[in-house]
Amino acid sequence: MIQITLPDGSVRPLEAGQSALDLAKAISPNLARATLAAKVDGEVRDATFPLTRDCAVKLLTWDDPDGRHAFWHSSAHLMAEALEALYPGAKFGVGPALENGFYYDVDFGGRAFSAADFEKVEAKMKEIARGDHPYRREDVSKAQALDFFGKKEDPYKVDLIQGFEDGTITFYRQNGFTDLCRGPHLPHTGFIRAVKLLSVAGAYWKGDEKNAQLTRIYGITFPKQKELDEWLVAQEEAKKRDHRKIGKDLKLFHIDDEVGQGLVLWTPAGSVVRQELQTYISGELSKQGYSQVFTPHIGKLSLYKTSGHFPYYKESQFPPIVAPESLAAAMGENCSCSELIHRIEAVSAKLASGVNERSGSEVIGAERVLPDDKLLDGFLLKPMNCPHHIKIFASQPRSYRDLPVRLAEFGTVYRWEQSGELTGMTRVRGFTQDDAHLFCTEEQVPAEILGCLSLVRTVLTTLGMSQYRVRVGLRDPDSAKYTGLPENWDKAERACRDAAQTLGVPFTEEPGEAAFYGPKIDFVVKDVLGREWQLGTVQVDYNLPIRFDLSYNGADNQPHRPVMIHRAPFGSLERFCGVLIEHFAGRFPFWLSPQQVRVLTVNEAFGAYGKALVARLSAAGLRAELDERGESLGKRVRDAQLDQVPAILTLGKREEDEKTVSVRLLSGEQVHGVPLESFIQQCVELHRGRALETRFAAS
RNA sequence: GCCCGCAUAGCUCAGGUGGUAGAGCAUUUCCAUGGUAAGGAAAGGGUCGUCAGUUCAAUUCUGACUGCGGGCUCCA
Repeated sequence: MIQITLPDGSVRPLEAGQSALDLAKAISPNLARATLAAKVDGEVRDATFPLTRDCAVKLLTWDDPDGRHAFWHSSAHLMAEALEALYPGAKFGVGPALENGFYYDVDFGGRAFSAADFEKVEAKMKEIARGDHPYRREDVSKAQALDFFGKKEDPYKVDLIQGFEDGTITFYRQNGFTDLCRGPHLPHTGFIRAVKLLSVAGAYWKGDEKNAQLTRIYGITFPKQKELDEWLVAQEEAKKRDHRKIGKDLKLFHIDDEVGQGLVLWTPAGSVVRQELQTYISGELSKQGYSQVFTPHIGKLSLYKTSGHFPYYKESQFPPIVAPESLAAAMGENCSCSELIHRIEAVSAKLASGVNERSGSEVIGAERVLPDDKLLDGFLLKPMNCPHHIKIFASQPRSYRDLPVRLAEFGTVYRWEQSGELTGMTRVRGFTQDDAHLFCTEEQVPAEILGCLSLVRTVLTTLGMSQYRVRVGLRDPDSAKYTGLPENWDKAERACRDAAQTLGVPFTEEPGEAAFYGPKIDFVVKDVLGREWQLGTVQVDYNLPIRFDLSYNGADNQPHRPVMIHRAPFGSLERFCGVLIEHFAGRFPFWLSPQQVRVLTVNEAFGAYGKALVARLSAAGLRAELDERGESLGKRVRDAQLDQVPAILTLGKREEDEKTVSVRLLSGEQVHGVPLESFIQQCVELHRGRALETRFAAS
């Protein structure tokens, strides 16, 4: 007998060789039916894994993320079996479990697979699942594994196995399907009752664009149909919070094809939100000793060659802007402006008739136009603000006494994102960063990073955004894309790690997530669909000061190299507002609301008083409007609610006689008889205090 | 850029085996003068994303393009 320690500390005896599932059966049949997998001494295993010595066991059910993980991983295998049965000759890539569901990458050999095929696959999966086929683990050698998948002609599996070290490889078999897999898996397929395939997408083998593109099929499964139905309803609910939908409903922003993809037009209502945020952050910057600056939207190509952006990130920039004379010179002698346009059009037409032409960058890209690009220095729409800020720093001699120099700007930058990547406000081609660059001594770096981090935290706390994670992005030791000296990288990475620790927030370190010039600390949040977006970022940079040969005069009267810190607590105002819209589901706190107060008269007799009231509110700096449309009061209340106006005032005889207001909140709650002066004061206080909750006291 | 899907009025959506289209909301006007989530009526509004092809005829079928959505890749 062996002794099994359960999570509550109790110990149960078990015959050696029996499994966690046997243990569950011994405790209760219901528990056994709910046991999906088990954690043995901290490691997730099959529930059927034989236990041979004393250990701690936690039975994993649907309520446990690891239990669901095993469930969905097994579901991926089940889907693969169904696909193999329905589409003989399909080749399989990888099929992992996700946070919500699973996917499998499949090569259908050129056959198109679309959502129209889902139903058939779902039916087949359920049919197989009903057979209660056990998932059997099997140890094989590398040679056996290669032999098996070689004979099966599954090139992707063979590719995977070839990448493995020699040693034991595990297979899992259920029914007639065998997969290369580490596990763990469910005891049998019968656990999977509700099945829903969600989407198909292309995915490159091993995530490399140069490799074959496989068909990735996403799905989700549940132990009960009811749970699937509830999940689908919850998904629909989440979509109602989508910033693209709310942005349209509340007229916060507009993106117009004719202006260009990924270029956000801020409408009046959205502009209010943005302006309030900018005012708020500007105030915080002043408190922290920042100086605000303004710089133009373009800079010379040579500037970005110095900074390194142009050569390294040419692909992600808009094509250079080149002076018409230079272009003309480039394109031939005696080339008039109209002739030049004709030529550009002719080249564009030629490109358009070919495949994969992109943006005309081939046409006016400086290096293509002239063999010697010295003759032609175009301008670039700025992809980053740092070179401009660096030039401000370098515009005068700096003493160590001046440091740190903190230059801040709401700087708009432009990046040529791939068309397939653009998404509402969260991924765009032109956006405004709440950017700043700090120039400091090496000794000042830790304190400055900490200052940046606490600023980010202050901002997120004010907005009630507690659901974020912190990621320390380090360099990938195997990649050559980074510039700068390894010892500086080490110092910078240490500074970032220390700062994150000092701040006392949980964080993860992720190699390969650093910027090309230095490590960074990112604040990452999820949108309604569960996608992660990077918002605030703090980056340490030893590289650009070298490239621009920056220096300050030290106490020793010698030139010293400053260190730069790039930071943007919101990231970009576009992305941040997009996330914010979803965070509040369009119901902004009072200070951010595009319209704060709406006045509804009970009937037209109170129109004049209503106008006077709105004038008073406006004079107090509040955003108030009168709804005097000839609609019923009920209708106007409804519209005000749908417009998410936080304070809805109803005005009738009683209010005019008593000089009070009757407030309706978005919750539907009513506060009657608030003296007018008190109401205005409370509004001003809500606004100034940037309160998250809107409440009014009757006196 | 790549894979799959989608595109009908300002918005949400119906419709049609090919014969140029409907609803609700919104807008405008009129009536109703309303006490907290839709009072009533009328009117205006569409080259059915764009361009080709097939056809006597295309919004409907084919193709390309553009845009959007979900992924992939990328993301300073």
